[in-house]
Amino acid sequence: MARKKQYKEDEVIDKAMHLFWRNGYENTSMQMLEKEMGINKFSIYSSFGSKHGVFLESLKCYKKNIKSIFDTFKNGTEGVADIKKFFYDSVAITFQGKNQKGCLVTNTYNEFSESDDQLIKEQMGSFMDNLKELIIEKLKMDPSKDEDTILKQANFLLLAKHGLAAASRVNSQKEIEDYIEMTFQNI
Amino acid sequence: MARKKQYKEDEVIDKAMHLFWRNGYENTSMQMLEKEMGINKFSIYSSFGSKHGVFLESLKCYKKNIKSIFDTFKNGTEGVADIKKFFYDSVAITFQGKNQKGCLVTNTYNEFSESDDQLIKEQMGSFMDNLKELIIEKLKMDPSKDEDTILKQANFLLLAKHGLAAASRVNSQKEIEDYIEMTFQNI
DNA sequence: AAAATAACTAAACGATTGTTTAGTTTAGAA
DNA sequence: TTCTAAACTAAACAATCGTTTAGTTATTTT
Repeated sequence: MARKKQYKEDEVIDKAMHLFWRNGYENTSMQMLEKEMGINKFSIYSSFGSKHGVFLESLKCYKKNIKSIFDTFKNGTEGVADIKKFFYDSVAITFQGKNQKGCLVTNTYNEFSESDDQLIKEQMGSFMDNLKELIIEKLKMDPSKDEDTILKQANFLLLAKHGLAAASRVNSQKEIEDYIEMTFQNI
Repeated sequence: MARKKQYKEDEVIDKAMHLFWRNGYENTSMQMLEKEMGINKFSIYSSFGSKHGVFLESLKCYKKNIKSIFDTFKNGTEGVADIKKFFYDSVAITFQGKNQKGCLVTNTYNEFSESDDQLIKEQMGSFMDNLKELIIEKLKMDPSKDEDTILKQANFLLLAKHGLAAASRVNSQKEIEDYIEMTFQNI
């Protein structure tokens, strides 16, 4: 064996994630990553292979970070109220620090919407499908809703969530919360 | 006098606008602009000064293009129904061709949300303020709404419009239209 | 027709992009 | 303690970024 690494990979990836979160993929350079991660290019490449590799790991890291929100959502038993809480929890992380903008997954979804990057698209697709499934599950807890209504409302909420993530990059916390309240007035 | 220009500036700007619309500012290179506009860098620089100059002109061009939608909105006399029609008209241009993504102003608003580009920020600010004013004007046509409700609903609709523009980059026409219908159920 | 000047072509600019590589340091195995 | 291999530093890589510039073509005016 030989020398030990002087950094922990999950620690430097967490820093990289915040950088991507704030600036997006294309507007984050290796130079910025070096500075933020605190290690030089050689180390980055030996650990993650490429800038793209760093980004994919950052996405995984992000998902791990929001897992608790999803778990709370999944385990909820109050239907629509769970969805609403999930919306509040989702935007809350945007306002807890200043090094993040909106939702990294949604930002990525938008930035790569024109790209044909298969790995990224898979990550995005599974995330969205999973979310839609959960929303449908919660809506079904209300027996008064028929299948058709549930699908329509699920699409509505999914799009509202997407818009919310986009808007949370430029709108204030109060505007965001007012929006959530009005969104759930007719669900 | 001397040689004549072999291109019309508003024609090449229209092409530049579509490129920016599709790719955003940062992900559109001078090389791409050369190809799309059909003229070379010298001509671009002599006509517009810089890439930034091309972008500002593209924004003006975009605003000119959507002016008719705004005029229809402004001249409407049916209150909330006018707002709804404005939403439909706004997303319609996204689906009429394939070289555009969402709303150029909203895309720019998001892309430059972290920047301190004063010229761009002014353009965005005036656009949003103008839109909010119009929405309030239409909401006021309903005498049953008090001042507080109007402000809250205006904020809601502005954010919904923003989210809609973001979502229209990745969602289908049907999803978008379902969303609009549900948005106006409690306005 | 000649002079003047704006519009063109095409190459180059320095800076920065993501990536690689040569050389040095450090730590465990022999 | 010596050898080996991984982790480091730092410089360089080719490609591309936005921008400029030198030289040629074309049109108008004198």
